[in-house]
Amino acid sequence: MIGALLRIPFQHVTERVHAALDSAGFSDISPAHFAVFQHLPPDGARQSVLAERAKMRKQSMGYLVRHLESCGYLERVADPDDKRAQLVRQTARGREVERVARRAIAGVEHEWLELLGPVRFSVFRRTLETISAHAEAREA
Amino acid sequence: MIGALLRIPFQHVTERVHAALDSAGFSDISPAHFAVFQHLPPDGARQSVLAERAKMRKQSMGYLVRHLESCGYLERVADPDDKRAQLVRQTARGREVERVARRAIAGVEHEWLELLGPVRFSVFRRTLETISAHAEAREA
DNA sequence: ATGTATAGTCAGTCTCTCTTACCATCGCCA
DNA sequence: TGGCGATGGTAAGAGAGACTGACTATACAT
Repeated sequence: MIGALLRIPFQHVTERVHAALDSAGFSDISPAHFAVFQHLPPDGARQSVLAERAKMRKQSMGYLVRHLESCGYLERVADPDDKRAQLVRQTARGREVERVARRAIAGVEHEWLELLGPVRFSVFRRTLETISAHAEAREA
Repeated sequence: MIGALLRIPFQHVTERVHAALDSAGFSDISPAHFAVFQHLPPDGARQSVLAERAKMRKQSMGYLVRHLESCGYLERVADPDDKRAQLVRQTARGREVERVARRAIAGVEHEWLELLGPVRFSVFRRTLETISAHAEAREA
């Protein structure tokens, strides 16, 4: 079953990152918040754009951003181009979160590289890119 | 980011199956219920075993099973070996759900086969199996 | 100038998972 | 064989995280 075969590694990565954040002291961040960091460019973005990229309602994204802001990971600044809008940006603490998450992901990837060997690993990664692009294109 | 690369295809499969069930008239089944069908052998299983396999509490599995039972997809029969226990089994309607789900999955797999070609597809599948096994072993 | 679209919030609901507490039964072993 | 810890399942309640609908303020096009 291809569904479970995709789910197991995905959940594994999620849990590894979550555990790494937890041991680094960022215990107020849950997997749901990954959607925010994942779609947030370094120079910030509007909440509605984040919501669209994460395929959720702006209210739901607002709920996640509000939490991360209250914990000091994000800040909202007024958008100079549009008085209705705000830009969501990482704080220094938020960038630290990203560093820890990246390190955890790199750890998993390193394990898989050892497991598969470099050729099979890079083929796997490129295949995932192909399939992801196909899946995203099909929905649009 | 390997996390998103795994998430996108996984969610795609999930949504395709969900949509297929919905158009086949099984609109009272949500992705959360997939965990039940996924771990339910043809001859049935105990709720606690299902919960363990799905990595959730027995109360949560009970919540899902109760819903599927009330919709006529599952039935509970007394376990002859243990008066505390019940066996959860599919009804005819439940087996019909499985058929529809399998067909939807086969459709996605067929698309990916066309996209990748047979060799790359089967390498991809085997790599997923390797990684899944590794991830599951690491947790245990 | 006016109407429509967009950014964001507020309030309420629903689903799904968790925890704690409990009952009934099982199986072991002193 | 009688008690006792382990196990199968339920009950009740809490909380996270998603949704919808209604609202305000601003932007933009006609």
